[in-house]
Amino acid sequence: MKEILNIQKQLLPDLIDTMKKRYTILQHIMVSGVVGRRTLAGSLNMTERVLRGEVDFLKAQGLLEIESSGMRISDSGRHLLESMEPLAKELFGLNELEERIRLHFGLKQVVVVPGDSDVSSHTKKELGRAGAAVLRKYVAHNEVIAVTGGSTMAEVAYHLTSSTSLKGSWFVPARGGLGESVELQANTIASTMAKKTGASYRLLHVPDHLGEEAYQSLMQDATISEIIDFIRRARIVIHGIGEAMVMARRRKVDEATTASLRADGAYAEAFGYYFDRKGEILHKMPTVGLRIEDIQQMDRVIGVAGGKSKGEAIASILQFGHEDILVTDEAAATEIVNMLSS
Amino acid sequence: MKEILNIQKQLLPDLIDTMKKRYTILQHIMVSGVVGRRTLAGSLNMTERVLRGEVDFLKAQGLLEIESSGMRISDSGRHLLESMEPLAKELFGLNELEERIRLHFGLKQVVVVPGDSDVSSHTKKELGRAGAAVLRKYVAHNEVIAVTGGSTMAEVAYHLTSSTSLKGSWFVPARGGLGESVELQANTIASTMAKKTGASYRLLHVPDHLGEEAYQSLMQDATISEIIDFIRRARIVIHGIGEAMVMARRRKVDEATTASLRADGAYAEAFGYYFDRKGEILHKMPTVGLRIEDIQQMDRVIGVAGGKSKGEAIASILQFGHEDILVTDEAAATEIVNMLSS
DNA sequence: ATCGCCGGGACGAAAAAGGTCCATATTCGC
DNA sequence: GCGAATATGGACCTTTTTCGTCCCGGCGAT
Repeated sequence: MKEILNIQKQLLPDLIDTMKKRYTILQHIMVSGVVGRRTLAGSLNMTERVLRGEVDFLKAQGLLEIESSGMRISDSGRHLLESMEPLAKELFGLNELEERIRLHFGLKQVVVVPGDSDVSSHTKKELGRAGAAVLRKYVAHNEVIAVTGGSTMAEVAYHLTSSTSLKGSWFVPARGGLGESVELQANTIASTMAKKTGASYRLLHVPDHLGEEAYQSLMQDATISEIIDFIRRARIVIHGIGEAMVMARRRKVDEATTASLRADGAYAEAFGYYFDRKGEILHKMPTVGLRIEDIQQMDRVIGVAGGKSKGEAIASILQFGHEDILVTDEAAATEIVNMLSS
Repeated sequence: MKEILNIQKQLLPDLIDTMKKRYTILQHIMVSGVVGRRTLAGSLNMTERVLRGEVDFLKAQGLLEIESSGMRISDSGRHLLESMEPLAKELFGLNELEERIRLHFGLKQVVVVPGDSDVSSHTKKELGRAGAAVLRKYVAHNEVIAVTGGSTMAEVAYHLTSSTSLKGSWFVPARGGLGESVELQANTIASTMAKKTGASYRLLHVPDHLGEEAYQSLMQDATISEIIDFIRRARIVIHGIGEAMVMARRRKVDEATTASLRADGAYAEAFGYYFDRKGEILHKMPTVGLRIEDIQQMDRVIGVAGGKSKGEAIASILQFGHEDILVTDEAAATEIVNMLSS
């Protein structure tokens, strides 16, 4: 069954939505007994008109009966609801995950794709696709879009396609070099995204492993500070989320810092900051670009990450409290929800 | 799987169509390798614009890739097609039945609902619903609609609903009393249909079991002949189909006639006429109303019947050659198709 | 008798879908 | 190397559908 649903979700995503909508309506009518159009519209958060359309349809299908006193479910309708129960559970499963996470952390939107990115590369691709779709949805015209590095963001970049809504945009790295390998660096991702969408990009070339004073002088440089100002004009950022220790290792963070991170209980990493399980910042990578206060003042912070192993890290970033949209997968979402209830 | 599809069909009837359409497109692209929009539109019998909409959608879903040299299926697309194979078989099964019957008998439309009316009352209801939908589709405004009796037609009547397209219509019995029980008589059905839809009706009260001369004098009667003229104004008729012997028994046809019917190899009955397997008329019930030449000149003759046992009877009526639309069920359709190939 | 809620009709605004044509890029055959 | 053929993507207009909004008459409870 899940199989069929996944197929259909790919082949007709919006029909699944209307299926859910109609199921919800029918169920509401069943539990309400006899109910009027306006009342029902109110309790379902729909306008009267669209509900009316749906009701007309359900009536034509013989799933409900309409009398002058209101509408009532028919026998076929009741029968349909019964036989649909397992299907509905499946249908709303992910939705429920999304809603629980969204409400708990007060997010604008949560998108959960089925599967586990740790296990299946297909899920990771799905995650990228969903991330790309979300970005396309929330971006305004001719905006500056800050992006971070990482394999997930690379996947997002891969799934972006040329579209008018992104044509005039500027992709920029959220922060400078963070010790990633070239193909996963924010610079690379930003330029890939720009090329994929037909947008423009500007890069921030900051060498890794510089001393403190070298950084200070870099910051003084006119072209560097100009691009940093440009980056800070971004009102939207899309970023990956990593497990703190994994990231520290991958980025070859020095022994002492790694030990301190471990001691302090670092859970997560995002845009070069390390967070503990409560979402408090423990450490900041030595580079330039968006500061934490810039992130906090963003309109739309989009986090994209999945895989069961990243569940805790994602939860930690959500605790930080400045995310607006989360794109994740079923495994991570389940993990997060489990943490909430325990 | 079939279960799920049937559920979904109730909640979104065009889901199947859309799914089939997109599947077909994707499959065509796969077998074509790289193909252009116009070429594809041609071979799929779609307008370019509609195909373009679908292709844009499939691209957004990441199921195909578009290059300036044409479109090609993506890995996800290929994977989707593979995993859809059993589903597609299911999807197109009924359609194939419909098409084969439609083409063989040169009909306007064939509708096959899943199941077997002999076995499942739910299928019979489905048949009624489908019949009602077909009637609503083909009826013009303010028309005279001739109907026959029978349990299937009763089911159709039950599933008709009030709709503007039927408001001004007149329902009339195709022929007078045919010896059915009251609730299955054409008169009853016609009035039920009218009441259900908010249309009008006129009835033809002809007593059963009258002698020949009594009929002749009835025909002379002004009110009777007036209503018969009214009935003959019908350009659309919807009727059931019965097995000859079953109908003869139910209508208590006299011994001699029954024997003669059996001797002549009567297979089917419809609107009071009995047909042999080649669709030749063997016998005519003694009543008034539509004559066979009226039927032959109809614009839209809609036959509704299902159940494995009726397969042969339906085929016989189709041989008669004056049906335009057939509504049946899977069991009967399979039976008919088997007869064709043997 | 009145009030509140019911379904349903009507109508215009807005959005989506569809038909048609054209500009530009790429490929293939010569 | 070059032109013909075919590709996509953009643009524009018409048609159709959807949606918001308001109103009417009916019915039942108060």
